[in-house]
Amino acid sequence: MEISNAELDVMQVIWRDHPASSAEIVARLDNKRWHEKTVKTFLSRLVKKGALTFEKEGRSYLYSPAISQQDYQLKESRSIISRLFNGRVSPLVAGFAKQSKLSKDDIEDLKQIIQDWEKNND
Amino acid sequence: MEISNAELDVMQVIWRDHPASSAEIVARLDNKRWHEKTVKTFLSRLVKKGALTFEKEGRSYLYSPAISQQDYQLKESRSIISRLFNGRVSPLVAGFAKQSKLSKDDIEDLKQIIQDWEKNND
DNA sequence: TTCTAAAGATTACGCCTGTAATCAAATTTG
DNA sequence: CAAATTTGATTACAGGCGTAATCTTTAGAA
Repeated sequence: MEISNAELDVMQVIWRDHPASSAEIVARLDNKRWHEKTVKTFLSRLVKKGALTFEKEGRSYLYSPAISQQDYQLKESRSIISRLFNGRVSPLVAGFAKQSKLSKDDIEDLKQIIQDWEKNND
Repeated sequence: MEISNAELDVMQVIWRDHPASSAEIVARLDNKRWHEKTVKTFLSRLVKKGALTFEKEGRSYLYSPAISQQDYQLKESRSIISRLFNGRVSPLVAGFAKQSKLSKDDIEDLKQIIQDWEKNND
């Protein structure tokens, strides 16, 4: 199931809090400059693609994600890392490092990840 | 400049070695099951997009990348990390760790990256 | 020299995407 | 109750993408 760029923005606000009505979703997407009709189109398409489910509430729908954000993040990151870096994650991190896109917090997180990995794998 | 999935496969073989004629490129893409005409379409589109340049050699063209693979990798990884993880790279690595997609080599690479970072930033 | 094959240019075509407008039904408002 | 509004469904439409086929020109083969 492929989620397009614009559709992903819709998914994000639904992941944050759901179920959500279309009115609510439109409201949360206020920063994007989409017409309400546009957002509704995305909702329909996402339902059709199986990325969202809905339940009826009166005359309108309450939408919920059909895939978790975690699962989606993982699927996408694996896909790009296999396409761009032959499946290895470290070259990506190295690229970030070279461009000074790593913060102190990132470094701390990475250390923790390494420590956890070593506890389980040594 | 957006490079599509199929186009990226074409770019990859050109990045590996260039300049390259269309015949050569078609040959290198043998594993994909694309018709020669299809590959030529991708070449034209990539030139039009500014991702490839070419020089004439007799009746045919020799193609070369107009963007480096490094630059492209970086641009794409930044884009996905900002879209999926709010710009932080460590959650991506954490996801890989949780799915046991980190190898001993990855861990060694990460340690080295951290060490280099600390040398420059402390 | 005439025919053919090969290269790039142009055209094709259905599906996806971004961006809505229109339609039909139901509900709220006056 | 009649009118206006709101909801989802359907339709629209241009540009990108995957996947070639056809056209045009030219170089090599017979």
